[in-house]
Amino acid sequence: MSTKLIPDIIVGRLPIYLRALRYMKDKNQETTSSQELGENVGISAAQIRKDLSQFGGFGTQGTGYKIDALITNLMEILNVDQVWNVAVIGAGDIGHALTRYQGFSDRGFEIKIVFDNNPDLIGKKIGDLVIQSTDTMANALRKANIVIAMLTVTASAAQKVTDQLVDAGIKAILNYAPISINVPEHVVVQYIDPSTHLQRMTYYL
Amino acid sequence: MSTKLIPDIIVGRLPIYLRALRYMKDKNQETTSSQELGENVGISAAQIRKDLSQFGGFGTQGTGYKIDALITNLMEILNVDQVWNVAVIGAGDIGHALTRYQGFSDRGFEIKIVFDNNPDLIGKKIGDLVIQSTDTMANALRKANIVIAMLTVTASAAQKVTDQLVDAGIKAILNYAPISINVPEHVVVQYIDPSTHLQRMTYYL
DNA sequence: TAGATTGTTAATCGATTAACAATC
DNA sequence: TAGATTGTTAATCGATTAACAATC
Repeated sequence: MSTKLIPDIIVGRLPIYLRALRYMKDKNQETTSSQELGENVGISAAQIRKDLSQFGGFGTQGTGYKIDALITNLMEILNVDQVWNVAVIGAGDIGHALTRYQGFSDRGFEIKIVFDNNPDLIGKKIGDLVIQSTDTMANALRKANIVIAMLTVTASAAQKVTDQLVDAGIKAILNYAPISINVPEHVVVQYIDPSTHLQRMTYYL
Repeated sequence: MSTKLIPDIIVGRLPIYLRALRYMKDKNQETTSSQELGENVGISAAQIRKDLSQFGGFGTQGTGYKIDALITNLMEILNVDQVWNVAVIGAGDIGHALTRYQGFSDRGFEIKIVFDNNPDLIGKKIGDLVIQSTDTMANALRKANIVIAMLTVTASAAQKVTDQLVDAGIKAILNYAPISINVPEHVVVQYIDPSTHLQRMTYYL
């Protein structure tokens, strides 16, 4: 699609910009500047202009950026001008919280299916979703055309389940298990581990 | 404490190394090399050696690193050779999941108190903890000497609650609210927003 | 001793910032 | 027109990698 390769570090900032812009829009603001947006998200104005200019000239000299238009552009760039179906693997506390979380729907994601390997949980419901057995996972994922999974199993199970997910055609994994996982090159992974984030802060305390 | 200023990007990798080393230790492994550790966490061997050498020579030529000793050293560096008391602000689904999460205790953190502003929740229990009113938050935090908070309130309440936390002496905030928050320079913040992480991946899909 | 692996230096690579012409 | 702000270039800054002497 895109001709130029964009550094991942820039890609990582775009969702932050998008989040701030949507908040401004909710406040009925119509335009913003690189300076204002920068103060909002804690990034220099120069960097924001440089980041955005990688994808085209979205702003107007003297005026700044139209919030609505920039939101639309960023959503297209990030491929969230569509809704992605998502699977939650593991129906423990985190899996529950994610499945019930209201914050996904207007940001491009909908949780469509939940799996667990615990017979006591299989068949139970979280909201509208019935917890499925991991035995049927591969088929169910392919059938539902799901390519994004949130992994909330234990550290010891994470790699095995990851391999199953990759075999089932998953292309993106948000990993909540407190362990690094190995995936083929065509699969992207992001990590969420609160202890790791906390430890990064206690260094400074 | 430390004489040399360590770049934050290096600090951010240390908890990843620590997590991997502990996993190796659990598997009864006694030594590792920068190469092996690097393959484990997806970082080059040269970078791991360089990162660790910022803090001293922990390894032995020809042999590698003693896992036990390196774990001890990293825990000291990250200040998790002690247990930090932590507050959870917001007793919704995420607050619940965090409070019940088993993964903190052996990584340097213990959740000691939970707050919410919803009268229907105040007084109810999560595990052993009784949900407290946010009205009493500042006093309770100071009294319990808590300097780390996990923020799980709504985006619209996040900044106001953040200001209260800063006033109450909080020095580190793990922010689950999907919004950027502003804090004074002496306060550190880390963000966990699953939508943001997901959007960073959909760019590549 | 031979093999392995560290710690460190120098070279490379990439990201951020400063500055300003262009222009709304 | 005057003021504001973009997009972009060049300069600076910082991070990563490659390579290897030191040494266990």
